[in-house]
Amino acid sequence: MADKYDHLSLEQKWQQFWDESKTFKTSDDSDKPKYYALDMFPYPSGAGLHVGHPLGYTATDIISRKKRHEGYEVLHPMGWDSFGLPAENYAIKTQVHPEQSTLGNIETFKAQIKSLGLSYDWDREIATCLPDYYRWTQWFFQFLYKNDLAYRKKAPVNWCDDCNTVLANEQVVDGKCERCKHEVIPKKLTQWFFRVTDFIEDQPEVNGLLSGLDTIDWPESTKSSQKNWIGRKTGINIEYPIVELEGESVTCFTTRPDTNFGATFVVLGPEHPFLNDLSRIPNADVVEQYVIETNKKSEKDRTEQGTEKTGVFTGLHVVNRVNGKKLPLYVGDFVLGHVGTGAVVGVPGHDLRDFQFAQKMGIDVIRVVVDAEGDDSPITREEQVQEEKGTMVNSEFLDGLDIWEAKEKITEHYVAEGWAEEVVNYKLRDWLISRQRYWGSPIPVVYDDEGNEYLIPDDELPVHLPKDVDFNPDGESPLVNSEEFHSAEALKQIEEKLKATGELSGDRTIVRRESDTMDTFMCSSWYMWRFMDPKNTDMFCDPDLANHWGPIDLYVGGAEHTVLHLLYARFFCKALKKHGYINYDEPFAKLRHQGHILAEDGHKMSKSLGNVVNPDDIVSAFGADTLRCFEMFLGPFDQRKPWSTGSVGGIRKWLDRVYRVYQKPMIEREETNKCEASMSLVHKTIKQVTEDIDNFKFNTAISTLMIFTNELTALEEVPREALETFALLLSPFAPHLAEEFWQGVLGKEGTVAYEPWPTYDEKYLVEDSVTYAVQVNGKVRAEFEIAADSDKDTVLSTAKELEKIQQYLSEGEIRKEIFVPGKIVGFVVK
RNA sequence: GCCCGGGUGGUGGAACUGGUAGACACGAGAGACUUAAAAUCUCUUGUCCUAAUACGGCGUGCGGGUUCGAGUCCCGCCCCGGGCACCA
Repeated sequence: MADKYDHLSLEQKWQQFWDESKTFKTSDDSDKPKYYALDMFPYPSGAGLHVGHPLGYTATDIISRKKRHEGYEVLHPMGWDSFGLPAENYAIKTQVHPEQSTLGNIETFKAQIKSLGLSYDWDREIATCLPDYYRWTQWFFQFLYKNDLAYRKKAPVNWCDDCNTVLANEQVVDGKCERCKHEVIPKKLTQWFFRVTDFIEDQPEVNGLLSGLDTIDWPESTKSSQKNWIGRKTGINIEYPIVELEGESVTCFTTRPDTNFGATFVVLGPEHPFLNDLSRIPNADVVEQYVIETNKKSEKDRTEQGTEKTGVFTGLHVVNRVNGKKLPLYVGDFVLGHVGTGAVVGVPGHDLRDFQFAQKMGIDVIRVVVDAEGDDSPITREEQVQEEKGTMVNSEFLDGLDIWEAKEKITEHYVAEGWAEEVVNYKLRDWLISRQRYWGSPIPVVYDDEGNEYLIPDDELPVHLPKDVDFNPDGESPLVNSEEFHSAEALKQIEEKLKATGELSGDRTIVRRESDTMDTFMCSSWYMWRFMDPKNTDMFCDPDLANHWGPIDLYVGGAEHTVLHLLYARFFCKALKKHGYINYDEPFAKLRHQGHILAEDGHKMSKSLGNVVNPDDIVSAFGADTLRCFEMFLGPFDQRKPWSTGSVGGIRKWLDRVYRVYQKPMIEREETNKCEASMSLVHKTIKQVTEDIDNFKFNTAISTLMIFTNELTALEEVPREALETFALLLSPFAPHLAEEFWQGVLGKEGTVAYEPWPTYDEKYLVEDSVTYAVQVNGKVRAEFEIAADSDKDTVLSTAKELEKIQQYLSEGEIRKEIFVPGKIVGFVVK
């Protein structure tokens, strides 16, 4: 080993060694138990790696390396989520083809990631923008289509005028495009959807998206976000017959039927199907005008809290069957077409929105609930609108009941009379996957002269993304104008094949391809299976391998994917399970998120603030081992924490001290009886570090290693056993140094990566003597040391004899004695 | 408003199922080595009182409570981060 710790040459040497000897190549048919540790694969942006990436990657690397030491066959791959808008936007700006910039970015990312000494099996590298990958993305589309989980529908969708594409609901944040922050506008378009909603509830053999959450080890916050997003609500659909129109009715969803005696109006959302035929509506003119006005508004404009209620009277009435009361029927844009039934029963006394609407329209307000404070006066102010608790009044057979009892009773009544049915509603809607953009996988579908859709035959896949396109967006997919893409020859060939199989009847012709591309979240919904079998040319992944490696034992990535990627990937997994491809219905058994690393000033790192730290600079100045340890030592893994360049130096100083420990004279094994005392420390360290890694407490694992280092630094000569153990414990955190010590100092051959993880022996953990704290009336007044095996009586009497304790005891009488073995002796004196 | 997290020295953070709060670092201060600096090593470092590193008091967002004993448990608040939200 060199005299000086030169991280540059040392790390380069070992990275080359790992590469050349394929140290981390994973075998599919090993006898060892399997462990699959996966990072959320990065989007290779032009900006390169930032310090947030190594945080997650180091954590999975530490776990992977420890699992190898523990005898597991570890699958630990890396790849590139390389389709997506930024490359395309870059192309629009610079006219550099997305393929060129993306492949270049991948090279940069790969070199940066490799410099961190992460133990990936690079033979399994994948990139979603390459045809041998997206061929299977297209297969998944067809798989879902064949199983009625993909469909085409004309529907109001979210359109971003800046990105020139539709967006999934999940990509709309506060009514704005998640990416460019432009306001999203509604557009009615025919688009492709996946039936994510099919899997909300359990199916035979497949746990639903809701109950499945109870079977996996995920952060509570993430589970709760998914539950919120799915938004399951139970309530009833009440039918209100229309007085003026025989046989017609309006159905309203409500979670609060208990207040129904207080209903004074009903409101239809402007998109309600009843409004399609205006001829039946007395006030058709105003209604039509109102609907037209509404269509000009974005959903954000309509739904922003505090927006003044608007609406128009239809001239019709409905009847509330519990009391025979006639209720006026309105149209109002605070009622949304896609929520519940798109129609709402108005109970202004006990719903704030309904109250505001009633005030505006001059509709009666009836009190049907009195809360604990007993205010039973007429409701005239917003503060009086009691929504949450109370006792029923003015409600006939419900009077006197608590609202929860009333809810139950009236539901039974409604259902028994056949006026309503109990229903479950969800916020989650099907996933819109069409995108009018270029840099994504084409949708493998063609259309005939009548507009009917056909899957492209298997042997025609992949549908290659054409190169001859104009990226400049004009509202249609750039693929529309590609000659290469729409070659008549290719379409003819597909037509013949479809006719041969009988799918296409003889008198039809295939006239065009689907020219939208798929949402890039499609690519990342199944990549974890491709890593299990990356070179397979017959299938997306061999089912035996999918069952061997899956589910993923550990998945690590940012918390920003709580609803998008993580929900879609679960949907794919459930579809595969249902249709017999795999034998598990949750893809990620254990999930952890890394906390955001903020800039030193506590702000977000951003180019505009000029506070971005580039990991490359840290690697070249201090070394990858230092960066790895530093990021792990910063604080709890999942918490946000600020960067601190000063502390990076502190970590490097620690590793320098470690290096010096390995330069001290070594006591060989046969002499180790000389150092029995240090064995206790060795074994305590093993226990602590092992448990801390398992619990994702990397910061305390490192402080334990620091304590160990401090102890060894104090020794003149260091026992070989301590150095061997330390090298192993260090290897997940600082693998380059560990390899160097293993060969260069300890004289071993080959890599340390597969050496057995050290185990601790309980007998060394037992101390000969322990320190007791003595409390009098709960306050610590003294401490003393005593043999660890002393019994309770001995410890108590020793404590009582302490001079300081005698003082306190003499102040009164001992009422109680407390004894916590090995820790505390307490006296209660009065 | 509802649902999840979180709040501990100058700073990042430790603290097992209620048992000596502040581990381990950073920063700061003092000293050793050195012609000097860097590097390294040693010591000090929650706060108040104090000559004292004596005896004490106070201290884990705030206010109560349970307990011999509370950062940890219970009740009521405040603040920060994230998710959902005119959701019927």
